[in-house]
Order: sequence, then C-alpha cells, then structure tokens
Amino acid sequence: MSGQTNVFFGEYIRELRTLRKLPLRKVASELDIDPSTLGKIERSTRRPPKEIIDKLASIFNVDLARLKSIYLSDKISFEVLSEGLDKEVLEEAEQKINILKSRNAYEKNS
Amino acid sequence: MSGQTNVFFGEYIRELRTLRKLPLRKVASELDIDPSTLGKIERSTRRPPKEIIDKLASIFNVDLARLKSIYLSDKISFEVLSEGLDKEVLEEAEQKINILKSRNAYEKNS
DNA sequence: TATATTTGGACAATTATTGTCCTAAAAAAT
DNA sequence: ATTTTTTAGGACAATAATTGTCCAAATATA
Repeated sequence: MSGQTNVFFGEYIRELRTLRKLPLRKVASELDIDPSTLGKIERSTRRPPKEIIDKLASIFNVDLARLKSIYLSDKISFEVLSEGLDKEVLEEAEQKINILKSRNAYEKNS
Repeated sequence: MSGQTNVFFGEYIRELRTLRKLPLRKVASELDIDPSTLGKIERSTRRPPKEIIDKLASIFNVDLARLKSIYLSDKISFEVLSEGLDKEVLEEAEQKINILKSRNAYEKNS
C-alpha cells in the first residue's frame, strides 16, 4: 500500500483546489469556463483542453511540465487499457522515443 | 546500431505489403479505402482507423494485438515528444496502469 | 516512352470535442 | 430544519478534428 491518492489529473487538481478551500465556481471563473465543466474535468469525465492545463498551472502555481506529465500519463494509461493492451506497449514506446530523438538530432546536423 | 527499420506502424505495414509485392491499389481495395489514404497511413501522415488495423491484421495474417501495440506505441511516442515531455511520463503511466488494474479488479469483487 | 505506382493537396462529409445551459442531488451555513 | 451554496450529470448547439474521396503531379517500373 503506497500512496494511491490524487495520482490522476482530476483528483490532483481537485486537491489543489480544495486545499485552498475554493469552490468550483471560483476556479472556473478564473479559467473562464463553466463550473460544471471544471467539475467534469476533476472527475475525469471530460478532458482538459491544453489551455486549461496551462492556466491551472499558473493559478495554482505548480510546474507546468509536471502538470502536463500527470495529464498525459493519465491519457496513456487509459488508452492502453481501453485497447485491451498492457505495459509492454510502454517499453515499445520508449524505444521509439529514443529512435525519434536520435532521428531529430541527426536531422539538425544534416 | 541495432535494427531500427520498420519499427513504426506505417513502415511495418509497408514492409508487409512490399514483401508480398502488392501495390497500394490492391491492398487498399481489400481494405476498401483509397490507395492514396493507405499510402498516407504507410508514411504516417494519416492515422489508421481502428477498423483498418483489424483488417490489416487479417489480410496479412499477423497478430492483431501485436499490430495494435505497434500502432499505439507510435502514437504514444509522438504524443510524448510533441508535448515536449520525456520518458518519465511512461513510468508514471505504468504506475497508473497498475492502479487502474487493481481498481478494476476490486470493483469486480464488490 | 508508355504504363503503373506513389505522393501530396483540396475539399466535403462525418465524427468527436468543447462550451453552455439547466435541473437535481448533496453538502454547508444559518 | 430550512435556506443557500456547491457539486453532479445530462442535453444540446457550436466548433474543431478526422475521415473518405477525388484529382494531378512526381516517381518508378516495364
């Protein structure tokens, strides 16, 4: 049993909000979206558009790359499971990241 | 230098096709799509709809889960790099897969 | 050089995502 | 206990993304 709380994007941003004792209404208005949409994002029933992620990082003063990473890893894990696949895919993806990075590096010098 | 050829979905299915000496035209007609669309899928400039992946597996007699995995790992690696993130995301995703799997298992028995 | 294949863009049709509104349920405040 | 606020969740139109189709140019093959 090691901490499994608030690992997902929605849970996490809900925590950021509730720790500050802010209602959906207030944060939503800062984000310039509907409170119900923000609620859905917190419950992972809607996806956060990129711009919302940026704004959340700035409103709550958390690292943007970290927040993006939390969101993208959510998305990846959902995708893998919903395709009926498993973790091996991630290793394959890792290799491909290496390949793409080296290809890009090569292109820069050619 | 270890084999970096035909690792990506498009490259791979092109290899399957060319090894059999089939033109785009023929495979496309079996798939019931336009040859130019298939060409784009092979060059990774278009995404293969799910149904096409299924049909490709059956046409070329390759394992469907394998083919899905090749495609999804492509997609994941592109996503990670295009967000300016890196491999750490994948480890985070792996943890989340574990969590989701255990949550699902729990739900079944409750 | 003729024929077949592949590439790549333009465009409409379809499908998915997003934002907005509304009502009901749940929680908090008085 | 009742009022007020917050949260949950669905319906729907507006917008954006994806897909399928067609065409013409470039490349490769016969």
